[in-house]
Amino acid sequence: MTKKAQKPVEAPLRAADRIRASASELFYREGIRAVGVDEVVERAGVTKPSLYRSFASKDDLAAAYLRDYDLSFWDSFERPGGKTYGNARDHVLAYIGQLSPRAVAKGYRGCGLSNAAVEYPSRDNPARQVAEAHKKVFRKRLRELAAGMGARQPNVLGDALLLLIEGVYVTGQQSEDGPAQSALAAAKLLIDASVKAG
Amino acid sequence: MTKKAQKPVEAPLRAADRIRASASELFYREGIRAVGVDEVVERAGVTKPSLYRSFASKDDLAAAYLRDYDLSFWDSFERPGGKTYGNARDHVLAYIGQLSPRAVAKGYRGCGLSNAAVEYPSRDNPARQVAEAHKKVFRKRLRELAAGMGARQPNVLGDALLLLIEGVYVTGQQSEDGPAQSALAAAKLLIDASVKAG
DNA sequence: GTACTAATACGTACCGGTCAGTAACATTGT
DNA sequence: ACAATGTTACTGACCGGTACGTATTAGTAC
Repeated sequence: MTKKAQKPVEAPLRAADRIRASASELFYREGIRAVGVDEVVERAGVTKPSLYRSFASKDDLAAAYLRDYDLSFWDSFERPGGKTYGNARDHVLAYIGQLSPRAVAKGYRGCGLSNAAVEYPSRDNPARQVAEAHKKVFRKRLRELAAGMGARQPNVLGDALLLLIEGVYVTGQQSEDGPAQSALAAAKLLIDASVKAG
Repeated sequence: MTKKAQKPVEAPLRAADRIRASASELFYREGIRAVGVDEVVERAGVTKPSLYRSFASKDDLAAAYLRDYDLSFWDSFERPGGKTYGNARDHVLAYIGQLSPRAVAKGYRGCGLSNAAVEYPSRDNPARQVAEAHKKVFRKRLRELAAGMGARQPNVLGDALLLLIEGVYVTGQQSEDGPAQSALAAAKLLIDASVKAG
């Protein structure tokens, strides 16, 4: 038994990774501006110089957090509930179907990317740039799925679904039992009205 | 001509009012956390002690800003484009119709109340409390209007419209020419699908 | 009107704390 | 040895908030 074989089993967990994990949790739950770098490193069990060896600045760390968020978002969006969907309508409805109950639950904090864009209105902020890029791709993907549903105006349906989903993100963190509970019904209404012959 | 007659004509503009105006502009444009009290008083042309004579804390000032915002919101929501509407469908569509082009324009910053709820996730924050209370009333109002349209499920339609509108607020500040441009078409689709006999 | 008083409205200067970020050096494991 | 991390201590800027002095004004007595 060599040592090398054990390495992937017991992760050494580098400081940079611990910081990423700590930052992700804190930035998401409390917001980026609300969390200081001291809090991040304390929770990560590392020290501040370690942070600045891996990240140029807090803004840079925030951007890294959002890039991680983007990755895990696409995981959950493309395989909602762990399943894959060939049918575009089923796919979108499955995503909204698993999102909606989470959004009306207690500690829900919405979309980290949308939240970051609210926190940083200035276009040249690195974190915001990640958020903007993500949202552009998300919009494109939803329009694509809308086309796959056979919508008469796929761009309108795609945008409508995006507005609905963003509405779920933001209202979900405003109150429990909020309007997000109607998101699935609203999406069905929207899709069926867009696909039907008119 | 007595002095008393001139007083209401030429407003002296008290420090507290100048601070409210300054805070409203800065908090809305840049976010509450991003703006320091020094910046608020500097722009107001007053000094810091004047702020703390009228407001107990920055949080208190932020809450006052949101109360002002709430008031002007209802002005614009109940009389979209300066007109009053007897018909609920026309009313809601008129609001979205004037909101949508603003939301796809350059410096749009969404809803100050929703933004504040994103900035302050903690429930006991005074600013967030104003935002939460507002959103509760807004939801109720939209459900009421949905009922006025004769929707089969007025609560679902009201919630759906709220999700749509909140989606406009948040995506409008993520990019120009974003999905908010499809909001009016989406709302019509939603309303018609909800009202039709099924 | 004038003179004194009292309250109101405001400014100057400062406080302690926290923020992001860094320099210099010690320690560890491979 | 060397690469990654910890330790300690520090910086300068900025944060929200305040103690205290000063000007302006209103009211009142004469």
